[in-house]
Amino acid sequence: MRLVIARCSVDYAGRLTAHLPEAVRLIMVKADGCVAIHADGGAYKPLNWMNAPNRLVEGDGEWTVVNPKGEQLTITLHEVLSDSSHEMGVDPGLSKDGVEAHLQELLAANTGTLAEGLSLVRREYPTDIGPVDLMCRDADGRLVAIEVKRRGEIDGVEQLTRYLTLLRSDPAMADVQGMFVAQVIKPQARTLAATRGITCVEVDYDELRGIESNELRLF
Amino acid sequence: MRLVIARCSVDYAGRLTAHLPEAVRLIMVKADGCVAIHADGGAYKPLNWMNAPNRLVEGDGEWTVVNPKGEQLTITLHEVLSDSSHEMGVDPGLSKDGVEAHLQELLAANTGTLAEGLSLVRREYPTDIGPVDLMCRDADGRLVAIEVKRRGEIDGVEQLTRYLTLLRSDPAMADVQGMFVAQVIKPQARTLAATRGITCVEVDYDELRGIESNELRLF
DNA sequence: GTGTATATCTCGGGG
DNA sequence: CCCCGAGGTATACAC
Repeated sequence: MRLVIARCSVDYAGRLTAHLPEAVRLIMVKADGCVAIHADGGAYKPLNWMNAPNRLVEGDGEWTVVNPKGEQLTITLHEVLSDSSHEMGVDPGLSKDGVEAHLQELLAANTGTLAEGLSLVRREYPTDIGPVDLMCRDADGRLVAIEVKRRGEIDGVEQLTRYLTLLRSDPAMADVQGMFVAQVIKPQARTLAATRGITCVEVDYDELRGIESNELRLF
Repeated sequence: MRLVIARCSVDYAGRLTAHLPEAVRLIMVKADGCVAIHADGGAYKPLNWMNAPNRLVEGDGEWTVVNPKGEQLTITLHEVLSDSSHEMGVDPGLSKDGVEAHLQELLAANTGTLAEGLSLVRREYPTDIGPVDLMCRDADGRLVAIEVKRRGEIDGVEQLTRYLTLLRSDPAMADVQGMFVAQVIKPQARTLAATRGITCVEVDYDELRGIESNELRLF
């Protein structure tokens, strides 16, 4: 990784055009070629950047970075205050726990917590417009399409509605029901779901994990 | 801005939990206190981070960053290879051109390019569920609600549909039409729009800018 | 502060 | 390659 501290101005022309007036900033060039220009504040997002793959040309006081799509980043260096490189090697990568996929796994294994007698048909049930998180059958044998979110907002209800509309266009699934599951469901999402006949269920991630580990302990 | 190159491992506990095994990485601490941990690859997003406001405590070989929400980042330093600080001052900031707001402005001033005889009623027409980008009246005097996007995808059609449903619930607006405008409209969005009786129009940003500057030159 | 929409979103997975 | 969905999304803006 190369780190350059420089008084510079920057222009980007691509999906939009953007300009940065002259100031001291950090220019970060990573091993994969991606370039990011950071100010000394403002969260983790750089002011300007160019992702890999790209081509970096170091000219006389001016760097030009172009990518295959024709987007271009021009860095004009007025004064270089520091320029250093560091070997880092390949990063072993980040492991995460607690994202939607885990919630979905836990629910798939514990459909009974969502409704009495609910049983799993399959996870990631495929449709032409994307996968339904969980396809289940209720105690009466009716299909239930379930959308799982960490946070239940309007977008999720829209998504489930699209699936339901598509599924119901198949006569064999004309009576498929909808269920919206999240750790917290916002009132607006709940209201929209209600107008569309979609059942809302809030679940507790830690509680589910508890059930899971209890079962593991028993068997 | 402080830049530390160190062999470190990192743990985050907050909205999820995440762990980074030991490796050499860049730790960036900005003047506003935000912390970001970068690997030598993978675009501009850091592996882990903690936005301002937060509290950074440098212990013995271990940094702890906590924010008011109780999220916590723990950086264990196994070996510090470099540690430098740089004065940068306040950044003058980025100016952008070509985002949705500009497209909306241009269209508001040139509604005639969308349809013959179309005239603007108002921009950002307010509703209970958010603002309609452009409210217009067509040559026959009927209201037309217009959603403007840089790229026309399904989400935008859904958004416009929500507005139309709400607006039409008011008897005075029962016949409001829908129009979806973007520089490029994807086939899926176009199909969905068609099933909902929404007109799709693709516009050319550069051409609109040309019209605008021509008009400025004439007057 | 909540709600809504935007973003050069980024990033990953599947066809 | 595109499409689709998730994100510790972040960020701005209006009510």
